[in-house]
Amino acid sequence: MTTKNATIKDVAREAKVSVASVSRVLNGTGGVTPQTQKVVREVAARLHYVPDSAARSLITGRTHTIGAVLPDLYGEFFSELIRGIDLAARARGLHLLVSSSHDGVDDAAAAVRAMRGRVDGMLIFSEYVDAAFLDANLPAALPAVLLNSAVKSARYPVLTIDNRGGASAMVQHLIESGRKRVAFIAGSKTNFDAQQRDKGYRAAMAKFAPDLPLNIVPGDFSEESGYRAGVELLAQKKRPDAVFAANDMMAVGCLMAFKQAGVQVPQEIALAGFDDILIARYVSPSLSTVQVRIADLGRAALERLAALLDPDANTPAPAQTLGCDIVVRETSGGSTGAASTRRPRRPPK
Amino acid sequence: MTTKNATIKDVAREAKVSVASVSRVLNGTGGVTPQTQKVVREVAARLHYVPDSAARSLITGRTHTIGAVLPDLYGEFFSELIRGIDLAARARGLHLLVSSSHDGVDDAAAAVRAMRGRVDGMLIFSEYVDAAFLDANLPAALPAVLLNSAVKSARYPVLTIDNRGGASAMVQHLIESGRKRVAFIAGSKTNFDAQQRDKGYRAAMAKFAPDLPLNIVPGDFSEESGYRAGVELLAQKKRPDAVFAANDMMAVGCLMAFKQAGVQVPQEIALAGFDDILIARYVSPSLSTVQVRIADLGRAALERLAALLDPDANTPAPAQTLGCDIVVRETSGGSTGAASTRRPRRPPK
DNA sequence: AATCGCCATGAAAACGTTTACGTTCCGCGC
DNA sequence: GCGCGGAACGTAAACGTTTTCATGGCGATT
Repeated sequence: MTTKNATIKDVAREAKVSVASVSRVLNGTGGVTPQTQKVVREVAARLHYVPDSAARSLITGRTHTIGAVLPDLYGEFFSELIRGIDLAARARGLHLLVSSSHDGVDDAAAAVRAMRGRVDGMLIFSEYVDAAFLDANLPAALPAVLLNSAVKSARYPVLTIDNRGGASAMVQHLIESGRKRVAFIAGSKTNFDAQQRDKGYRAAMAKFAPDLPLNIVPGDFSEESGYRAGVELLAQKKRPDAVFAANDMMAVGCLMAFKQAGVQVPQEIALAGFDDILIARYVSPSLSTVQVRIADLGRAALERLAALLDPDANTPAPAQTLGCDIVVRETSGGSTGAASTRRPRRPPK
Repeated sequence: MTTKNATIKDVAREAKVSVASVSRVLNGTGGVTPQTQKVVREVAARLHYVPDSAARSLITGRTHTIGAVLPDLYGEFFSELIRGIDLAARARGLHLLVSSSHDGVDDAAAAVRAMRGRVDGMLIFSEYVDAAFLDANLPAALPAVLLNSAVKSARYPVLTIDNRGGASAMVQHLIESGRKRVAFIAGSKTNFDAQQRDKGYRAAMAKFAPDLPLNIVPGDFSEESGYRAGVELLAQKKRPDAVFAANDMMAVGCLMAFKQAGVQVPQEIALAGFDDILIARYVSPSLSTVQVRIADLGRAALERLAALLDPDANTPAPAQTLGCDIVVRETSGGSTGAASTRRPRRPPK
């Protein structure tokens, strides 16, 4: 074994054929005698020949790599998302170039631009993207799929979680289990998910409890903001008998506030969150929540992109909106200690 | 804007210079008149010229990309690790090609081989790697850094968490706070971290409680195995007054067993885990544990690799072993409800 | 028996860079 | 006034593939 890697020429020389034949054999393009194929394969294996991907990319214009631009996501979400993407990518023989943790438009723009020419397509998950951003930073010809974005673009497919339906279903569940005064702890104003969940709450209230007033207190997805919201809710003249937080961390914070005030959950006030993070199962009482299958979102996004990459392959385009499941645990359950129930929901349309 | 991307030739033509000059200007190699530079830069900007990375890689032999091969890691760990790596990589202008979620030697081998030629160096985190694996799958010339591996290799640097020291310090803490009979719930036999934590337990017991017997029950890092271990420990004739689990999930499972049996924590039995996962803070009583700074591990690994990549740059090689901190919470604390205390520890050597 | 056409194969161009080497030009020292 | 050196710049080779096109051989059809 020398220090230099074997090239296609070395293989051709050893196998006493031309480089063209070697290329044909290794790529499965037809037109080569079985016995020639055999010889070439043997020599290639003997020399540990691996095609140089740079040279190949140079001429084919394809990198077999897709880029994922992600924000500095919350841990569990992030890892599940990458996991789903990676799994689907590997199944298709695609490589995954990631760039995570940016806050700020410029940061995100730099990340997108840096991937130019290195990837065949992109998965973009960022609250900073809009139509202008994409026009400015994406090469016109580069396929891309947007995740959880408010952008409505004809050029780029957008995949979202059914935040609205999930939130709506949770409110419905709370009302149907006898709660009347359902309050909502909102998430960050600028966050797309937060906005959708807010809409879901409003829609469900309008539909299932049209004569009851809305009760929305602000939050920012942090545990602290949930705690503050809990305190605020307890101070209200007519306390709610159910609280729905726009994410689990706020629900946990709210729960702490209730515990500290000696308020019984779920006897006096029911509580529910959104995301089904791992903690939800372990706080006591355990937290009812809306489960989002994040890995599925990643997988679906990659498959959508793959469909864009080669339109020939009749890859069916997966659904644009991913459903959420309601997970009923102790904080909204009838009987404490009951096993959690999951209620599958299908996305609309 | 045409459909085709501008090449260096286009820039050269427009700027009325040769491609060589364009290359020189854009790469900062000297030998070009300031005014020529100005013209070239202007034209390049106007045409939105971006050098083709494939062509560049082909001739320079460098990709400015590093590959990370990771196992199907536990969520929080995984995301923190990638985050650390990504941050450090971006600071150095390196791209990050990830391949996660594999179980099995063949799977890992395929992942490593698939990156051949696409990366300048590799970060490998897999319990399947050993010297033979590396010889078989890694090109001889490719720099690589191993994470949390038992491999002792002269060719590849290995970075580890100070599992042993962390475990030892936790046992010391338990003993110093008055516990006598400290039991240990072990992790998977084949796992490197588990082995090291086991050694730490034994070492600390030998040092701080030499006349007390060891008490080790098996586990496999899962919550269920922690629960079973808890039940087993309660059934012992002489119950331990402290239990140290090799990771947090098992500690949580054990805590559930204790709660269910009506055993008071920490009054009757103290409890501690390892990892400081998010849940540790939220179970009640909150869990004392050993915190590992995973993002730092990722960062250090990348910096080590970067140092290998260009030995000229006097990048100081970071420490081989990353320290852990002891986090004292309620399950091992004196007073319930006290704020958590963190005790920084420096790694040995 | 001659021609046609197909099939396996080879030669060479092309992809977009970097870089070694040549060339030109200018200023300076003799 | 001549040569010399160095700076600025251009030419062309090289990187390792894929792919188009040409070529030769051979069997089948007339």
